[in-house]
Amino acid sequence: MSYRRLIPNSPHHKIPVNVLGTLKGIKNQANPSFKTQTPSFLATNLIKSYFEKGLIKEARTLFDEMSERDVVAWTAMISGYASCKYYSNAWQVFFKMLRECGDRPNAFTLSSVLKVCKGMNSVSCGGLVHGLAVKYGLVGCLYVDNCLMDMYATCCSKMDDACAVFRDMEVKIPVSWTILITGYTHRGDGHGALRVFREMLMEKVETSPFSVSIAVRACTSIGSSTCGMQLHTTVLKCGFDSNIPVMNSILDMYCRCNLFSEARLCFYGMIQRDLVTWNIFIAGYEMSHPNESLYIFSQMGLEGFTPNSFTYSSIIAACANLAVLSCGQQVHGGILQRGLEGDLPLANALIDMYAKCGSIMDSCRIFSRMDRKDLVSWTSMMIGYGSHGYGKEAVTLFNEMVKAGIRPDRIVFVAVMGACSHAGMVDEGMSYFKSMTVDYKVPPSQEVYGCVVDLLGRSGKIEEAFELIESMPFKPDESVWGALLGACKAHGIPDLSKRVAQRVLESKPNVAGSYVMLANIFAAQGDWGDFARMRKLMRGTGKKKEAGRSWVEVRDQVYSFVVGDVIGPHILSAREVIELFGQHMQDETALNPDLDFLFHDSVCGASPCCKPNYADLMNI
DNA sequence: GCCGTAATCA
Repeated sequence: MSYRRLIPNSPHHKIPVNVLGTLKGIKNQANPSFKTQTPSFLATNLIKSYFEKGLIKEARTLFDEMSERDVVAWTAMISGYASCKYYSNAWQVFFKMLRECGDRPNAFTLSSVLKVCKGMNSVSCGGLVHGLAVKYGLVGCLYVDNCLMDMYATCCSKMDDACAVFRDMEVKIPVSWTILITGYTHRGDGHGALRVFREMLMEKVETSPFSVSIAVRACTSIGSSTCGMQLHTTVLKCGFDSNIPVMNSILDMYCRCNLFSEARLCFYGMIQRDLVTWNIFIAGYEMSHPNESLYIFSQMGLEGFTPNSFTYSSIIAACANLAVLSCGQQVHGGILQRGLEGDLPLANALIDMYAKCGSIMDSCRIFSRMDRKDLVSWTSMMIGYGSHGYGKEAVTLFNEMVKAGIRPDRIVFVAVMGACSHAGMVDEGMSYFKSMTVDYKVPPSQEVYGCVVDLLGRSGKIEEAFELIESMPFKPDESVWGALLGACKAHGIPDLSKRVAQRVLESKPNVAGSYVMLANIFAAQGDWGDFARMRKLMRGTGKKKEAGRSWVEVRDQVYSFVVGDVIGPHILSAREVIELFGQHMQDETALNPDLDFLFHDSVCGASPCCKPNYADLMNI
């Protein structure tokens, strides 16, 4: 047989161990049928071994050189390709098999092919295979049914079809239930997933660490800590609390539900933790308590864990939230040291961090050195430019992005329009607003409208902004009205302010901030009666506006303060900084005071400085 | 005899 040539002469490898084992085993048992073994049997064994070792071409050559191929050989080829994610090759083989193979596909074949359909995310191919399964009487076979369910649950989330298959199954095993629960969870239907899980418990089907942790994830996705806590007790009852991934999912649930004391109990109660445990804990604190996140990061190092890209992306975000440049630079040093600078999400996080820490040139440098950029990279850079007042640069970047063949989404438009707004580039901003619906067919959201109102408002086109809001295709929310109210306040337009005020109160009567802003507008007009009315209304809601907090970083320390703070050593530092700012502002504006700065935080034309040397940081 | 299913957390 010609394919036998491959075995002794192959330059790449020896005969796979298990084939040798099989041959040896047959010889040792003095199997009388050894000499009459079909070539297909040996070749199929070898095909499987080749795929397991990633020798895809060799498997194909061997298969092509086989003079006779039975259904098992064809199936081995299909499942081999599927295991390497070569789905289109697998599908081609299946199609060829239907034409050329004398045998019918069996249950093994169809379950492999269904996995291929799932991999291709093709419900039309899957439907075809379902038809064949019916034709050949293979529906009802456990593996085929499970694969059909999985294909429907994964491809386009056809959960109804997956449920129909599940309902008709005479025998359901725990795998069948897990497939269904996973399907619901992955399409974001946590309620559906939990319904099935509950049914599974009621039917006394055996649970596994897998099914439980998926159910926990379903709770997390719908933000139900009540269900999450019930599952925590289930985990303890089943003795799954020694399983790290299960406990990680519980920890993640507590963090995402903002139950930090429970999260701490869970974390410190874990006998064993892995890198994922630490990453979940760090990411959990990143948004609401970024300083705590940095502390946990330092503890993680002390316990001998090496951070990976997940760790760094949370830590970089924490530095960005705290706007602590020196810390961010040190973390960047760690990223370079571990050779993770090529990681796309990390590079994106660094762009954002440097921009938020005031070092836009570093954002630019990272952005320009990236080999690969995604939509997030471009958006982060545009947001950075916008917040620094570089409207023209943001516009240029947007055009470059489109030229690079990247399709803008709603968030990019918010970024570029926000940049235009901050830089006072009203016409450019408005042209993007038109272009997004006309040229790019991106429907505007509340956020987009808020952005346009802000754009018009900052340039004094208050009436136009008001008309735009009135013409919105959906009910404007408080962010849109808030943008207009801010503009009214800035430009001191009493009549319109009162009209807008009414709308704000109608749309969000329970937000203390709305009353405070309105009261201030009235105060600015000397309308003390309405001022008092607003303060009284606010007291009536029983809510208080959270004080706006500012912070400065001085000599490696972050100082936080509110208006009117008088006590504490940090106030002294804050005052020093404010005096410094005052001096800078005087120097900049002494000759040409620019009153536009009241409305735009534009710094166009100023050249950004900075540039820490990362080579030095490598040695930290 | 050789071929087949789900799979948790950042």
